[in-house]
Amino acid sequence: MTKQFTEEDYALPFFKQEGFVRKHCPKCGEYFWTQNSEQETCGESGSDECGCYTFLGNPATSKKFSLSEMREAFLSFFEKNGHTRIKPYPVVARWRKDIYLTHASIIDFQPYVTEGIAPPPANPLVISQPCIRLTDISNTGPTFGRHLTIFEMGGAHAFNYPDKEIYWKDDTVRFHHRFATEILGIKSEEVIYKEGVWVGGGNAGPDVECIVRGLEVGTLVFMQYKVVGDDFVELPIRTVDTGYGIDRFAWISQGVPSAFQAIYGNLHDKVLSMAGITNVDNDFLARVAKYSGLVSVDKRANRLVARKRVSELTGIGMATLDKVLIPIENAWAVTDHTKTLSFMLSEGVVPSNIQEGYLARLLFRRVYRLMRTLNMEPAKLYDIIDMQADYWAKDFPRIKEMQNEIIEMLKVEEEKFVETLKRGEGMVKRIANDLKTKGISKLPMDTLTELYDSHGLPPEIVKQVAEKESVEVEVPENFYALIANRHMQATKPVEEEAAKAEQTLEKAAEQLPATEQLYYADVYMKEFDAKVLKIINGVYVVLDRTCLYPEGGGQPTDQGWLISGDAKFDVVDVQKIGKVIVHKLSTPATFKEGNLVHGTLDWDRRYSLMKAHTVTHLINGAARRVLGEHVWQSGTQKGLETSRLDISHYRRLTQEEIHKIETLANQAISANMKVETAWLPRNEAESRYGFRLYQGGAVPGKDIRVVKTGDWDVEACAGTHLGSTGEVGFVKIVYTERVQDGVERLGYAVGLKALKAVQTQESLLWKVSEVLTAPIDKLDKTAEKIVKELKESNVEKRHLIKELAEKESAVGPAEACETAVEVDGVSIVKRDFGEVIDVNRMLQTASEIIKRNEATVTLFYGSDGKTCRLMVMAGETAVQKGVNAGNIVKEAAPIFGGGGGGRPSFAQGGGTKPEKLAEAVQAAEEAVKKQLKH
RNA sequence: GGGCUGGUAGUUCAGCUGGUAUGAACGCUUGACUUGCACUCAAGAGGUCGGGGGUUCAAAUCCCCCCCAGUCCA
Repeated sequence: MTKQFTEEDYALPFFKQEGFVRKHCPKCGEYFWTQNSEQETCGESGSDECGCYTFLGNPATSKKFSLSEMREAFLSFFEKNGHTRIKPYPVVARWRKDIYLTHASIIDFQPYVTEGIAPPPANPLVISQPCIRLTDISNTGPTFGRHLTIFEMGGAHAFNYPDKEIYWKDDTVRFHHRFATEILGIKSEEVIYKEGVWVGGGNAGPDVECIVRGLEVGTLVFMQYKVVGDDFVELPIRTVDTGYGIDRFAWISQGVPSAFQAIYGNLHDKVLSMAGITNVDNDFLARVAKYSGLVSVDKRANRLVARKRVSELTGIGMATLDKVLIPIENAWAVTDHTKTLSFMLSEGVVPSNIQEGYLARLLFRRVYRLMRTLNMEPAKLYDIIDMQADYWAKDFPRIKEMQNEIIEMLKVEEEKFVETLKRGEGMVKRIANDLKTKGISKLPMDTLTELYDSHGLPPEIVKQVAEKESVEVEVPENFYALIANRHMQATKPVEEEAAKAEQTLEKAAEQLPATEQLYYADVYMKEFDAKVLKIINGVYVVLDRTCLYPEGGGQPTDQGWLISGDAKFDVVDVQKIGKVIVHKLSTPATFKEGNLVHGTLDWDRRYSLMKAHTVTHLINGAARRVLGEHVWQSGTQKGLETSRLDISHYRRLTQEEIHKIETLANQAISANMKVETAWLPRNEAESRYGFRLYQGGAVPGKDIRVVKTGDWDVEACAGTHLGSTGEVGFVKIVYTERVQDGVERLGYAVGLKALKAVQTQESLLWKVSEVLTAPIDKLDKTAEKIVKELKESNVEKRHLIKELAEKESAVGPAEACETAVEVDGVSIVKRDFGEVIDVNRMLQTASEIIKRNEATVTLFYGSDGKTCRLMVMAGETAVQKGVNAGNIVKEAAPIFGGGGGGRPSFAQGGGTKPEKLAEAVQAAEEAVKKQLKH
């Protein structure tokens, strides 16, 4: 698929003017441009060893920049050169359906801007975007900060439309070069431009990587193709997508051994000293850092090999490297990961077992384990988070504002992880002991994978615990691949039929003009006249306009009728396909394309849905006020009876919280706030109301519809809403449940339906009150008392049965119901329990008799008229003499139409033919005798 | 969104292909012994087997639905 771009794609006027020459790097095989005629390799410090870092202790720039200074230098340079400065977007990419986290500045503008759906907020623009990349997680630390899970990408972007060119490759490189040389004072001949091909997110184009003293500090991408199969197809909009590594620029400007020192300054030193790492030898670090570019698990080099190579190059022994570096690398990772966590959690990500919450959980668990290997108290984590909040407070005030909520969420997460570990360790111990008793000395592979997959125990921990119990554990190299295999099973086939029907509709819809959406002009409109534009398969009708709202955003479809002359057709479903609204009829239409029809809306249904929708916004606002700023909508479904809203929250809701939310929502209803809707350009909406707008996830389109409910809540929402909140009347939360870890579902009913819900509950109470013959206000006490008494009487019953059994066992053959015969020194006791076929009682009695004489077999039986039961118990002596209760029952039970079984010492059976009971007992007795004689 | 695992005494768990929960350990109560670091010994109490349906003579065990909890992947 890789399309090789030609020299012409890179041979810019700028290079020619400034005397750059194109060279071929003998090490990595790539082409690069340089002003330095003596430069032989591309210079990049990577696994190909084209170069090493030469800025350590000898900054590449004319002055030192902190991260904050570097960001400002970058932004203001581009601002002075015609770019508009844009505030950073969130690190949680809620406007994207395909990814969770913002991992590049261009993400902010995809897909709406890059695909031409919406204009950019400014053109050209500049932004410094915090980005999170968890793919680099295992490299964070070992590469001295070249890889980070969170970094700032300086993005200078220009969007070139067919009719409006902003700037393209030549200017892009010129801007970079001027920034590097004029602003930062890097020597011109030290900036190398390496040719590359960029592919990502379905797009592609040539790029140049900017290398300064061994480190890639920026990538200038020229996005101009769409990848379709093996081909590159020209995009109408060509995008300049530049990524300036603000953190890396700061690093080369300071010349410190690691990027962590450059980014975190005194915070870095504090974390290291908290980890007990003092007297860091910067010269030693610098010696290693010089070659740290070789370390990375990407491409062909694995970590061990890389470290060996570093050892060779520096002349420092492997053991020393490991001993000194591992703790420092771990502390660096802790510093980095805690920043990432702070950013994610500040935007309302709740650690969870799904989606972006899961990423937060992974990160947390990694930090926790790293701290443990560093012998740091877990409590110190919160000190570090506090330090992060203060450190970033000025540039990212949100982190500071959310400080307490972040810490609260992490504490809950810690509790959970400690529990998991505790539980897991117990499990491993048990498994290990079990294996030992079975004489197995090695943990089976299946068990190891299951422990990880189902119980979250990393193989290293399993190994640690199991080997303490002297059970061997071999962790295979490809452990995580094995896990992946476990998940490779059946993926659901897409329902082809439905897909096909949809395709036909889609095709037809493409040809048609956008349907006029009358419900937006007047949401209370109940009927309308329209022209039939298209009828597909007889039942799918497209009109030029409609007031029927199509299903969307968790709001179910409107229903209604289309009337043509005397004929009336039920509209059962309304869907929006592209810009066209399709009405589905229950019976084929008799009217024709081009006819006029009269449409009416099932208003009762719609009005209920409007109430449900508006109240959903109120509940959402109420939940946020009660629980905190981390509350986001993570799903919703409106309904006629009840509606539901899923929100992110890190704990189960208490009844008190639910009542608070309910009360607040009802107050919002009583306040009778105006619900205002407006179509705003995406940029304006975002800047006015922030990204909180995207409660419902991605919202397509150039303009977005903003629904503002008084001062209570603002959301991007396409649904139909009431004019004011008072119309809702009343809302009642009827249930809550936990959908996933970190996601709580609130179910509620509105208006009369809410009243009905309350009444249903009330009648239940009445019913209970009637049954218990207790007044409603005493129900709790009464129920408590009854349950207590029930338990007590169960205990009493058990005691009585035992007592009774003792007595009955003593009665002996004198009783009419009991007979005993002696065969071969074993006494066979038969007793008819009549209608009392309580197993427990028979059992107790039998065991009392046998306790007295082990050479006894009891044959107990009884029938309540419908079913009958036979129980055989044999004492130890009897069993030794050949009695097998199980076989006896198996033989006798079929006679009365049932079955049975058990063990030699005890068995029971039952059947449905009581009239045959005597016969069966007879057979059982014969069987015992036979067994004894055999 | 897709998997996987679990819910049995106050706690941690056994309970195999339906057939006694005489369940185990720790904890608890009482008594004896003993000044000693998880004392020891004896006796005892403690269970709606997560909930609801179904299959069966019989369900903790098999089937379905629901609830609760854990965990992996995207």
